[in-house]
Parts: sequence; C-alpha cells; structure tokens
Amino acid sequence: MAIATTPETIKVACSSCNLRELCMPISFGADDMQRLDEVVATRHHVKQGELLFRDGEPFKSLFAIRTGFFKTSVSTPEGHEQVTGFQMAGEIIGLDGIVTDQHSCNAMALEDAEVCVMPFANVEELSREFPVLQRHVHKIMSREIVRENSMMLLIGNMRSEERLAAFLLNLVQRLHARGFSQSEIVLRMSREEIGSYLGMKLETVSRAFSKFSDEGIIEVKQRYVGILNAPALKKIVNPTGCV
Amino acid sequence: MAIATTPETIKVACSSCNLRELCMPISFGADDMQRLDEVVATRHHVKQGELLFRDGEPFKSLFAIRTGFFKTSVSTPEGHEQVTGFQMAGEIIGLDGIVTDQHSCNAMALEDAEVCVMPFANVEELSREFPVLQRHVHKIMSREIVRENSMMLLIGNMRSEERLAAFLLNLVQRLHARGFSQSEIVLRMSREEIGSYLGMKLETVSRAFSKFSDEGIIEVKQRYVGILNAPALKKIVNPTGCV
DNA sequence: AAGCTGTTTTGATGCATATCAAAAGATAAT
DNA sequence: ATTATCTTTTGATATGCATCAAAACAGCTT
Repeated sequence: MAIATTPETIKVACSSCNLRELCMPISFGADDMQRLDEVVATRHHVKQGELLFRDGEPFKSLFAIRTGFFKTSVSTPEGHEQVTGFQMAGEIIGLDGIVTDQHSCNAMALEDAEVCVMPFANVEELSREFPVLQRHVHKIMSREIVRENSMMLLIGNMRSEERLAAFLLNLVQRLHARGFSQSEIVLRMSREEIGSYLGMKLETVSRAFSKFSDEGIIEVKQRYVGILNAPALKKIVNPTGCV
Repeated sequence: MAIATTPETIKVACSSCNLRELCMPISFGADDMQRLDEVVATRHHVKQGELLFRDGEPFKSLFAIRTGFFKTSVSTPEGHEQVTGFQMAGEIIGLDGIVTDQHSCNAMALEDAEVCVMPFANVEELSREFPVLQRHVHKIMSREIVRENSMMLLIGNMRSEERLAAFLLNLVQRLHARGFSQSEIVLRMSREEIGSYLGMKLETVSRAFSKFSDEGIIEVKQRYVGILNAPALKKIVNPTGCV
C-alpha cells in the first residue's frame, strides 16, 4: 500500500488536533469525540519527493494532510504528466481510489509531510453511525468535484495570464485560511508543475510571472511571490468585475 | 428547486427498473429491496432544452437519468460556458450541490428526458442502513472525480484531434454499455457543445470531424457518426499503442 | 415550394502559446 | 571556493488553434 513512507506509527487524536476546524469541522459530544478519533489509524511521514501513493496501487485509506504539501498527478501512456491538484494541511487525498479500489493518480510530497492515515473501512463504518460525519465525507467529495469543474473552466476557457492569476489567488486564499500571509507565498512547486496544473508550458508560466512583475502586480524572487496588487490580479481573472 | 420540469409524479420502483444494473448495481434481499425503492421519491420529465437544475439553486436531490441525455456546464461571469459533462441513462447528476447545499452548475436536457428524483436525505438515511448502498454512493462520487481528472489531462495535454478521438471513443463505449451500436453514434449535442466540453472552438471540432472523415476513419453525416476504423481512432489518442 | 433560422463546413488570416535555444541564476556536491 | 546540475528567465521562431467571414446545408414555418 503506502510506499516510500517511514513505518512510524504515532497515534494522535482528531479531538485534540489543531487542524480539526479545517479537516473535520464537525461537532460531537465528548463521548462521541473518542469514537471520531477511531477514523485515524496511524500517521505517516513522507519525505520531499516521495510518493504517498501511486497510480495502480491498491486503495485502502484516505489521507489527511497534517503538515507539508502534495501534488497529485495523472499521466498519459507516453509519459506526459498532468498535475491534477496541489494539496496542503487539512486537505484530504486519496478519494480517486474509492471507485476501483485502486488509486488512479500519484501523490507526491513537495516538502516533507505528515499525514493521518484513515482506513476507508473506518470512515465508512463511523459514517454510518454518525450522520454528521457522513455528511462531511459527502461534502469533501462534492467539493473536489466542484473544484475540478472549475479547473476545467480555467484550462478550457482562460488564457495563460488569467490562469496564473487565478492560481495565485486560490493559493493565497487557502494559505490565508491556514494562518499564513494574505500577500506572500512561498511556492512549493516548480514552474513546470504549475504549468502542468494550468495546462501550459513552463516558459509560458515564467513569462506570465515576469509580466505581472513588470506591471508591479506581484514581486517574484524565485519561489517567493509577494502580491502587491491583489485587485489587479482579480481583475485579470474577471475583467468585468461583476460578481 | 427543480425548474422547468413537468409536475408529474410517477412512483416507480428501482427494484423493477431495467436500468438497475447501471444505476444501482447492488444486490439486496427481497425485503431490503423494498427499502431501496425509497431512495426514489418521484420521477420528472424534462423537455429538450430545459434545465433540470441551475447554478445557484438550492440542492435537495440527486437525479438518476432514466431516459434522455443531459449536459452539465459552468460559466464565467462574462458568460463563457464550459460544458463539464454529458450524461446518459443510468448516470447520476447533481453531486456538485452537496458541498454548499446549492448547485454549482447547470444541467440541461439535450433531448426529452425522464429522471428519478432521489432526495439526498433519503440517500443518506438509507446509506447509513445499508453499507452496500453507502459504498455505491461513494463509488459514484469517486468515479466522477476520476473522470474529471482524466478530462484535465485531456484538455491540458492533448491536441484537438486527440481530444475529439478520445471523446468519440468514450461516447461509443458508454452507448455500447447501454445496448447501442459499437460503431454508430447519433450525437445529441452541437459542435459548439462538443467544443466547449473539449476546450476548443466549434470550427476546430468541425475540421477535426472532416479530417477523420477524409481519412476514412469515421463517416459523418450531420449528427450521425459511423466509426469505420476504431483502432485508428485509438491510435490517435494513444500513438504508442502501449497499455 | 419558398423563405427563414440556426448549424455546420470551409477558407483566409492572425495571434497566443509552444518549441527551440541559450544564458543566467540557484542549489548541491566535491 | 569550484564544478556540476537543475531551475528559471529571456529571446527567436514555428505552429496549432482561434478568429473572422462566407457559403452550404438542414430543419421549420408559412
């Protein structure tokens, strides 16, 4: 199953986890809270560059990211990679494996990471018992469907600069929800990985960064990105400004 | 909620539905089978061109397509439409609405259609009672996530002709699973809708059709498409032929 | 059958992004 | 420090697809 992970087995409780608001924002009684802790079997560390799971591997568990940063990707037979998402603390990965009991994408740690291993059998069992958990699981899956809908819109309809602007805004918004700066990002992924995610080439990504930088909208220094003019970025994504 | 549908309210049982193998391929005892029938509250007819649900509308139910053909789509504020999927008999739509209790896309009937209305509260209640149904619901959502992953790969990495070839093969495969021909399709959607789905313009879709036709791979007569050389189509999608 | 409307095809041209190439800059290893 | 390796930037050019335009075609209406 999970390959390239350290065999470490720390048992830690959801009930006392500081990420619970993001990961399991559901309210239980004190007694039930102990039951909720049963969803997480163990924790695993994944080192930068290692795979948490890979395409074709048997599916057993979902993973909640505690620390670190992941990318998920699929590939053509010829080896062209398409990054399908970037995931950070509090987010759940592995949902792709449910349908066939096999994972259908790769999940690589872009920085040293720690994940909570949630055997899917546990998730389903507790979901039957606790409607609020059941609802939460459904929402997580639905959210992923909606996110991918909007990615199809982005890749299918927007131009390169709009895509990059949308990407940066989405990233900073999610980081801000985790207590990071509203205006500063340290990218965990390469230009090539951004390009793969957004359906463009790394050179095009680089050029778009340079253009935004020239226009004073952002400040770029390697993987550091400072957002100097967020409204301008938003206007690039949505020129009309309505909504 | 569901707009532009006839208020018809026919109560029909899943247990005796000829689409059950596609829609609810789960085996129950005779007694439990009656309970399963409770997922479907009513049926609705939707006329060609009408919306089953629209972006922003409150989410109450999932819909199982009994007959007919749908497209789902999202839009930019400026009004650019991105078709996110085409759905046919036996498939489930509405999953996008779960996360926010509001639909986030539009679902339009591309031909007169009939759907089974499955109030999501029923689905969740019965899922708690029947693990096999619970698992099925999870699989349906996971399948949608995996499908959208592969759409991102398609739109982000393939060229126009590869996209159209992949589209035709996918369509014919799904139709064949429903008892239709392996080599003939009557398209329910316009060139523009195909283009929107595949991230290309209607003219480009048309040119790709013409090219395939010139090469003798397919036969095109308006919305009728005959597949004359399926291996050639497959080779366009996957030139190396491995896998 | 004739006229109208919307869809599809085909052609000519333009543009955004890919591709090719090389330099500059960062990171890691010796 | 020095060299090697990988990433990023920038430039020159090519190309696939979009755009613009118009004709051909099918489906309706009268």
